Amino acid sequence: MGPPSVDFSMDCVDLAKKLLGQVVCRRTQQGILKGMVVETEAYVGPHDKACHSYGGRHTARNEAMYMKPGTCYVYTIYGMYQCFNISSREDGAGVLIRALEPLQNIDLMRRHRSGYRDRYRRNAKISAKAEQKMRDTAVANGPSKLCIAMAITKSEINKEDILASSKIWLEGGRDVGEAEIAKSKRVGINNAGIWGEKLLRFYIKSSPFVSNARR
DNA sequence: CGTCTGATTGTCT
DNA sequence: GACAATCAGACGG
Repeated sequence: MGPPSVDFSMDCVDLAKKLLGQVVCRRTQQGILKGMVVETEAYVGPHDKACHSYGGRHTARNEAMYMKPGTCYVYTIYGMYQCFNISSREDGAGVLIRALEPLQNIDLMRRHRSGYRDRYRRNAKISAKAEQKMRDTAVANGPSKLCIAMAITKSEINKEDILASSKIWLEGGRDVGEAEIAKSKRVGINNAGIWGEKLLRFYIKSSPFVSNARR
């Protein structure tokens, strides 16, 4: 695909914006999955109350955010979901990938999603509306949905170097100009005071593949 | 559209 | 023991 990759020497906020338009690639036994980043959030470091490194905490969970820029940080949330981040230059900082536009092996992504549903939501009735969305924009339009779709798990991907891994890497997509980028508050941040108000969520305005965050 | 709720478990804010 | 960077369905307007 396009030019090599993102420059990981830039700071967290710039990285969050620069990752928009880049293509995340994931090699699995069944094939290579690809999706373009359309939504990110910056977690800028230990001074950021919403960040898992807040207060300088350096625990087993968030270790990846203290590793080399470009290290994958995957953590479990709400018991049943995972989220995927890439560490940035600053100690304890990273960019949460919140949504992808599926590009390659989309059917395999859908199979991952429905397999997960079978396991964790066996009793749920699946509406026709949801089925239809799974066919188009709702395959990877959320931080945990994209992990399921792309087979990004803590056990396989946490602490992988995205600049050197054969399991996960970035390819150049298209250049997203500042004018195309919308900003908002980060999603799901409740007890972080002023840090919950900052506009550290970035997404491609025109993309139908961004998450359904209401805000 | 909105607000609410159940599902599920690793982590320690 | 309480909470959490989520998700999808249910229900009310």
